[in-house]
Amino acid sequence: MSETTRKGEQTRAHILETALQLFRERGYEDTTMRAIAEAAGVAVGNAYYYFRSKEHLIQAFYERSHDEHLEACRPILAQERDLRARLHGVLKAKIDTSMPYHRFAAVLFKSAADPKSPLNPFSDESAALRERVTELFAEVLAGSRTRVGNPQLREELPHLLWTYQMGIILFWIHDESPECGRTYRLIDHTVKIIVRLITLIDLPPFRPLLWTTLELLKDLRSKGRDGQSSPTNEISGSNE
Amino acid sequence: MSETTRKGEQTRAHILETALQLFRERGYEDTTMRAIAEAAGVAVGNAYYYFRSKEHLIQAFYERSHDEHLEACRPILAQERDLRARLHGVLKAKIDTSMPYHRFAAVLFKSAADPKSPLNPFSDESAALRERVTELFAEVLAGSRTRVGNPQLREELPHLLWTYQMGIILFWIHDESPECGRTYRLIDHTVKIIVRLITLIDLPPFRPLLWTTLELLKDLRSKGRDGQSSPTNEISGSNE
DNA sequence: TCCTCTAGTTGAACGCGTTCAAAACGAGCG
DNA sequence: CGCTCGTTTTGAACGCGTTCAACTAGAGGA
Repeated sequence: MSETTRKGEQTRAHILETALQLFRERGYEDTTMRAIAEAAGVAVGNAYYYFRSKEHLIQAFYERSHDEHLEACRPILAQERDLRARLHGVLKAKIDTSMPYHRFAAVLFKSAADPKSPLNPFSDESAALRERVTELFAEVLAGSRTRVGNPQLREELPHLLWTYQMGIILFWIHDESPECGRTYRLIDHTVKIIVRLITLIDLPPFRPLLWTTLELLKDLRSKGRDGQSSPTNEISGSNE
Repeated sequence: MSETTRKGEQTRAHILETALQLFRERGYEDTTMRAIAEAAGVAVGNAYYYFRSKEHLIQAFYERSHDEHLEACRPILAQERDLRARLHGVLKAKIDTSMPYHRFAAVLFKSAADPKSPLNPFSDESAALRERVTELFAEVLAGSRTRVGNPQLREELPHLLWTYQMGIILFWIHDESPECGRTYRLIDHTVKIIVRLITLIDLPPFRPLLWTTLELLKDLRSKGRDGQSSPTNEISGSNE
């Protein structure tokens, strides 16, 4: 099995390599499965033996992209102790490393919004990768000198930062400004706000807000069926 | 021209009607253009004479959906003066009226994230509708007794609320909880926060934050090429 | 009445992603 | 060497969205 598997792994890697190169060169839509197969020197059916669909090739790209991101983050995470600098460095690195794929990253998020797609970040197939990315943000927090007091918030923050990064990427995909300057400025600004929020939110005046918000998040993220059969009509001509 | 045009408009409407019905019944992906054409009693090519692509049928749906939303909002907007109740009513109405299309709404946002798609909310083809939706939120604000002091913020708020609604819809698409209870709870909670923010943000302690944020928004939304060649590295080991 | 010209309509044909029955390969065994 | 059985590979075929050259309908002018 070991020898056989090795051969298979080789073919698989070769097809993926060829596909990503073609994606970078011509974009996703203009790269056909036939072209990938031909360039890789295999039959179309063979590509489907290793990748369930054209979209699954992107899923593979997604994982490699995260690895590159981790690599690029390493120096900042090792040296820097300031939370703002850490978070900023990590997000900047994300955009920097993604830049060569700006053209074809579109598709990446196209299917990402489709609940039925395997690329959808909430799908089971993406769960493993999502976990890894969340871990990165956990490390951003853990390695900083800023301590998050509230344990519930501490637990929730990595997930929230993951969501934040998704938002930044979504913006970046639509960003046509020179060298995506707008995206970088958005990062500059929002990182400041977020770090300020993290340090302020646990202070007494904001406690009730934080508490109810954490409750909501807990409810929203519990995949298990319902949370509570809450009223949605309680609001109407309230504080008259 | 008038008579001829009438005939055309009739066919167009009939095709759209047929398509939307099939979408509701079988979902988007499982409804083929051939099936639409057959059900409408025309040739496939004829459908393409009126709608440039299958996706453009969704764009048409999008517009109709907004009309229904406006209709559903009317009573609340006419009677209610409390901002929180108005905003809550409008968002609840959006989900309520969209509910029959929950299954197929997925596709709606699938292509929405693709910059090249006509469905992308930032595309020129969507500009008219985006404008109309933004106007709705302008009315939500204008008709409430809450006055937004800062004129820049007042101008920006409808756009921000539009973005907010997009976020809610995105969540709703992925929401599989019974009767989408999670989405309604999310609305309940976030509306409260947003209204509180609107009233607090213009107070002295938050002024600098508001000002820089408004500057950023102005920059981000100016479609004209660049805004400023800002540094993105100013952050690093800052407040040591 | 017939001609003309535009709006409307047709359906075969194209290239795409994807499927699948069948073939080829290759390690282990007698 | 020949046989077996699971892994790997093949490519014709399917159904889809989309295109386009050709056709029809019908209003208006001569």
